Amino acid sequence: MRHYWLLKSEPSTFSIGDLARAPHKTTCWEGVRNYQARNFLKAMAVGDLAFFYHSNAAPPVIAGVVEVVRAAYPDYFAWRSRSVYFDEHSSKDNPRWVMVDVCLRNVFRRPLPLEHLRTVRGLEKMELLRKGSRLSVQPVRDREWAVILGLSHAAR
DNA sequence: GCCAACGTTGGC
DNA sequence: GCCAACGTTGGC
Repeated sequence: MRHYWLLKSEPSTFSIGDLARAPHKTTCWEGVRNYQARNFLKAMAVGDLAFFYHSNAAPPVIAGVVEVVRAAYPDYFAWRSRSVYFDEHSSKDNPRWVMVDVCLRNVFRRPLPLEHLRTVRGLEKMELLRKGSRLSVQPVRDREWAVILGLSHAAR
């Protein structure tokens, strides 16, 4: 049973274009420092798919689709004292944070703006659209996934 | 740049 | 365990 997710990234930090240029179009998804988001990372399985969302962008959009190619493992950036993701409370014996690896599957020719998604029937309960939602890793319901993929095809 | 929403910290 | 203060996220 495949599960669906949504991953947020600020394009000024790491965009879907950056992923397209990465070796093997694959990257580790480091830097998640929120427990709820971390627990969703832990729940991911190889083969799961996720939307790549550009947050803090103008406009914010769903930009494409990635596939989980490696399940959760320790986020070693937490151990690097000079990393912005350093966390003194995470040790190699007892890692606090995890990351997964994702591979680019699809870049939407027309990214789907948040503003548009808010008007789409079937997405009313989507976590991304909840007022005040800040979760950077979140589950997407099967139905929501299908609706959004349909939009991306219709936009071709 | 503003600010609402939310998570974390730390005094008590 | 409560909760005020503070820091961060992220849309607008």
